[in-house]
Amino acid sequence: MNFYQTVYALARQIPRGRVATYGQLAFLAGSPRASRVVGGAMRRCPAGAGVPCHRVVGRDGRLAPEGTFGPLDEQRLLLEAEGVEITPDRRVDLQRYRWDGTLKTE
DNA sequence: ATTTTGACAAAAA
DNA sequence: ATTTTTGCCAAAA
Repeated sequence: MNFYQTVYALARQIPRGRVATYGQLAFLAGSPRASRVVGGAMRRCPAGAGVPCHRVVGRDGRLAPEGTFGPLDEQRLLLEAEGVEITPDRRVDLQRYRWDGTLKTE
């Protein structure tokens, strides 16, 4: 299985209304340093594969740069639709929404 | 086939 | 504290 597939599989485990960081997924995927690759995986975001790429945020709860998701801030809208509060800085409160995927509080 | 690049993050300077 | 390198894997060139 490719690294991407693993990442997608993990992303699918993220509960609704919860978020995970790129680094977190990389860690869970077996390569703690491959956070960047996770970004690549999310970027390709296989449409129709049921991968909630909008629930993956940066280490600081930062959302993907504007326009990278789509014409508009779809990520923000999708997250808000799930009940995730977004700060004016376009960030999410990781302390509250971070997914408990057996992470050890890096 | 090889080189470049990217929705990141952490270590080194 | 901030700025620069390094690591990582797959896709696109």
